[in-house]
Amino acid sequence: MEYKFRDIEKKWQQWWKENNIYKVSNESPKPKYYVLDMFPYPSGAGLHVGHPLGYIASDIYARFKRLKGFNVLHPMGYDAFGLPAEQYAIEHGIHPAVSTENNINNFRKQLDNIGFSFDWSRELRTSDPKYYKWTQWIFLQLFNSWYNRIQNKASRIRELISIFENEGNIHHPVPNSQFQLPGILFTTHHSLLMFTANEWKGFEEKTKQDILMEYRLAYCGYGEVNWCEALGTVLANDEVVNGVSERGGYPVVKKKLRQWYLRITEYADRLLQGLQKVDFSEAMKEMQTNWIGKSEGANIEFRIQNSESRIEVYTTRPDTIFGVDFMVIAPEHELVEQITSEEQKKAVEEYVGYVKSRSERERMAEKKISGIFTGGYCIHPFSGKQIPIWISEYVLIGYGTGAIMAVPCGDERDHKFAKHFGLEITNIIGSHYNGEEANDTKDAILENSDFLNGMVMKDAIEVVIKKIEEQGIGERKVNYKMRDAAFSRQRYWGEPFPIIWKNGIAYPLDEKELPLELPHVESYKPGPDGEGPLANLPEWYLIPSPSPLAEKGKVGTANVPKYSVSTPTQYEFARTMRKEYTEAEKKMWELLRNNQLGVKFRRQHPIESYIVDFVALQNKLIVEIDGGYHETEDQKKYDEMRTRTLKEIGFHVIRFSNEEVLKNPYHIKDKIKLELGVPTPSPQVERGWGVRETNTMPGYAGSSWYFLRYMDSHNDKEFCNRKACDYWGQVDLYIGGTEHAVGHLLYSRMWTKALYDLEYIGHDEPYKRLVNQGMIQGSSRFIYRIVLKTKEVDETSIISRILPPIFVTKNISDSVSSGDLNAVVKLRETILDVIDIFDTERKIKFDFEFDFIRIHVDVNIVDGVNLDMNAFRKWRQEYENAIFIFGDYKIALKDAYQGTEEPVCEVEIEKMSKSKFNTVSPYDPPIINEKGEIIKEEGGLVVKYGADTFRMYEMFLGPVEMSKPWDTKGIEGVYRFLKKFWRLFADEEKGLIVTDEPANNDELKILHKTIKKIGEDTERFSFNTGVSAFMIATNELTDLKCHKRSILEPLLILLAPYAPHIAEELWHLLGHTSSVVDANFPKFEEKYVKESSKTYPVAVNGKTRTELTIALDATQQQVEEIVLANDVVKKWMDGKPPKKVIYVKNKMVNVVV
RNA sequence: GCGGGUGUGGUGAAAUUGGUAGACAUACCAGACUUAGGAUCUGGCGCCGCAAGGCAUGGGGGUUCGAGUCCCUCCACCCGCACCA
Repeated sequence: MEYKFRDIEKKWQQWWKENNIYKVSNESPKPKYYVLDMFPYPSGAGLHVGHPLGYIASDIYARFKRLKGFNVLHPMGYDAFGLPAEQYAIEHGIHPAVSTENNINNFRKQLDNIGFSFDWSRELRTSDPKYYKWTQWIFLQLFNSWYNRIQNKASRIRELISIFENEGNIHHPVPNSQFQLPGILFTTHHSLLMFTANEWKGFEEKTKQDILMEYRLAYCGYGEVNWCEALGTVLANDEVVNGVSERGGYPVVKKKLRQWYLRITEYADRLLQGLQKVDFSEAMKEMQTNWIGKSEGANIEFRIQNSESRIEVYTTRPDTIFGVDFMVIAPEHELVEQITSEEQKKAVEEYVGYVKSRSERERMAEKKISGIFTGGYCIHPFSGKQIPIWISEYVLIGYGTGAIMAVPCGDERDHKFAKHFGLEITNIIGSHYNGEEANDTKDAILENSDFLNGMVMKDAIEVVIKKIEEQGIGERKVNYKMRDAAFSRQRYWGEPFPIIWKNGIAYPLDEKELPLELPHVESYKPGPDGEGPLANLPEWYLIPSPSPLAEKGKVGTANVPKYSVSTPTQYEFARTMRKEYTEAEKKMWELLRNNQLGVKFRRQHPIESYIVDFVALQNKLIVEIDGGYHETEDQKKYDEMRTRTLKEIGFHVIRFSNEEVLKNPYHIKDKIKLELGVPTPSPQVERGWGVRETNTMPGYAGSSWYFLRYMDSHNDKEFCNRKACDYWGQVDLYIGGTEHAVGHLLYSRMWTKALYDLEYIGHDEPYKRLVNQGMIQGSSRFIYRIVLKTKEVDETSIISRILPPIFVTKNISDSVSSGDLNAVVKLRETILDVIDIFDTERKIKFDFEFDFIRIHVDVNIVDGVNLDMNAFRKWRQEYENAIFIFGDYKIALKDAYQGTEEPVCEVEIEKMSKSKFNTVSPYDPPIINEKGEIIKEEGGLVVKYGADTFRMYEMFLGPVEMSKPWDTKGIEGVYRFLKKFWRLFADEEKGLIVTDEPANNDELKILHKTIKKIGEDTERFSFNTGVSAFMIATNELTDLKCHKRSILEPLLILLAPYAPHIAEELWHLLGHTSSVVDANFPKFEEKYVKESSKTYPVAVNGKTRTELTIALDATQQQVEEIVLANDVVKKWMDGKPPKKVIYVKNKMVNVVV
């Protein structure tokens, strides 16, 4: 009876499936245990050996827990929305839904062959409308919620409205103004809007909604993105290199776009506190803590000289207030323009332009100090000193207030800045500052600090904060480095937002209208002005009005109202008017022409009986400039009438005065943008109809709550039934890569807390224990191709026609490239030999030069470092007749090489990726054509060695948490082990050889030692040492020729989580009829492993010199006697008396002389 | 620049609490059984040395009877990033 792994594995995989062995019920008397893997993005490249690492670990653990008597939930699904599918669609025209489906099917086939215990009946896909219905639903819950800072939890927005109606916002000020919607309410960056109950009641609906938006947990605001005009898309930071796009090298600029955000900052403190009650690695907790970046300090206002404006800075060190030598504000700071003096204007503008062209990544990595003086000054609040104001890219607009007070003696960056620009450095810390580098101590006694002189810095912090609060020039402030999470993407393949815009107000869809399905598109090209592809679908995003259905979000056919056409005379008149410009009109036209706002404007255009100044016909927006004469009563009346008429035919009119346009054209532009709803090129605002949000949600939307859906994945009434959720509760064990340390893990923790606050679930931390698996890197192989060149172009082409491709090994290429003359001559001669073979007609009769190209060789046709030449020739058509020159300039021709030596490939560790040909696949499904014929046999490690060997080898490779390069070599060892294990049970000739003889002490000792070891190692995720323990036990039992059931059966159960197929087979051979996963984990009994003595290492002066076996219950005195009497010990003591004998029971003995 | 991680034989690694460094494998070497070996089994295998012994856990320093493990410092590599005041 042989170990036929392939038959065994297929048989039991089938049996498990047919008997629903891994189906889990939501009701059980057993304690629950929830084991979760970070679900995969189903990429087109399929599964490589890196993917299953975490899944195998979690599968072993899940099976282990099941054996230990738990009801184990171990589900799997797909994170199926994402950019690659969309990119693929753009390139190949295949709908993301189709390619995603294909990829999922492929993944599933690959996963199934590894023998996981997933409960596939609970499978989910984030791109499935049945799933994202609830993603949208949760979004709406967040949209309809705000964070009550007094109760420290989220609550419903309707509560907030009633609070406003009763008391205004006196107790609940606007939470943060970082991403406010531009508008009249917020005139300066940090001013807080306060209103009374009566004022609230008097606000227009739009104003009310704008205010509520400032509170919602999911809200709309404006944020900067990397905008690439040429590609028409938004780029991620790492797609921008040196200010240009990585693809194509087009210029990239910062651009403000309307974006959705999640107000995760409101949860900063709870996300921090929550870390104390979860079992994450310290490194992980530290990363999250640093990301949240809580700091305590103060906001302080500095008055600008000759102005009413103030600059507000945030500092963690208010105690250094008298060390302020200059101010630095972010280049994007709104006061830049105002502060800048006439002389500095040009330089400042240049610098701001330079910063705008730089990605955040570059600004971050920049070591060079840069900045520019604005020419403006502010006044020190205590000393009255004049402080120069600079701008520099090292100050970020998004953190704190976007401005800092620079204290060069105490802050390294400020110090470098001051040195670089030759600025004054005031020393307030005496000898703690050496003039060379800043010192950020808090222990110095303050000098040059007025009322703080003589005080220790730590203590001065409080004193200063009190003082600034008394004087009303600042306040204590807790700050977080974490910012609100951008929650919209200008893409197609994601969840649509269940939002309809109307009059600039975001209206949520009704729950009953979910899911709002992603419409089919023909083109995946970006929409106008940085919008996603959905903005190309007016029939989808336009919702006709005044149908009451509009607000409820029912989609209708686009029904664009026509306006009446003007007469030819009016066109003629308009044409003449176009020739004349006022200053203001000229300025405005500069702003609007050439689609600058993503919208085509016309100037002096006839509409009905009027000629309007500027109009965007598509968007039905009219912009008018009013000259001085508009002040008269008659004119005003006329203007009103005109506006009313235009409105009646569906146009929206905004008016600006001449002065407004001339004074602040950019402000005007923003206003127009707002009306246009930029980036939505929405024909929306104030036009009486609604428009759908055309952004989609980001990749992390679906993954922020999927762990809840698994508990009740087919529920179409609720996102998750409360009872199911209360039963399963937290994920007990979560496994995945560190790359999600601060993204996914923080977002999903926030969603969980929000759902908890809103009382949908009963726990507020999603994961109890987190284990991070390391990355498996690829080991790439290279060979060098020779490129022969001649001076005559057509002769070069003869070479390529006559000669097959020639390859050499790295050592040859290296010695030739390094100019080793001998090698050059050798290679030349060898090539001439080759030419002689193929060029019998002597067509090539000239001198040639050669070059080398390094190419990746598929690792799967390389044995270790030795290239399989025949496999290589089959690998690619063009290499069919490839020639190799290697070793001592041996030539290997196709079918003619007799030697045993093989070419040696170069090795390099790289990221595992298809394009580097260094991927190793666990299982490649067979390729079958339409007729059902197999074109290519199934392949991969599972086919070659079996799933059990593969699983155990992945675990044996090293600690799960550690990154390591993949190397298939060692897999033989694990395969040998399994065969050896099999031979304990069965013999090739005799079949099953298990006996019912009673076990002896030696055998019982081996068994129980192993039970203990496997139990402990599995529990602490040390699977590599676990596998080693199995090997040791198997080796020892083989040596003892033990084939006893009482030993082997428990051992088999121990092995079942690691190698489920072989365990199931042997389990059934032993006569069982139910699955081995339902067996009980064997009980460890101390008595079988108890020892009465131990062999101690005995050291003299810390150096081990001998070993002595001493009874475990020996006293210190007995030990000393035995040890000191030993000859070896005596020898090393060299006749000196012992100073001390250190005896640690069960460890060692050390004699000190 | 900031944050996190890693560094031990030819290779993957082990050493769980400061207590025999290198378990278990792999590669390699020698051998057995074989028509054969990609089967199986036995022995060897950190480095230097004939040996006695010495040296060894990225480098240097420290604490300790004793350090891969703790502390300081430097170096190299990998991962992440939003220059975090």
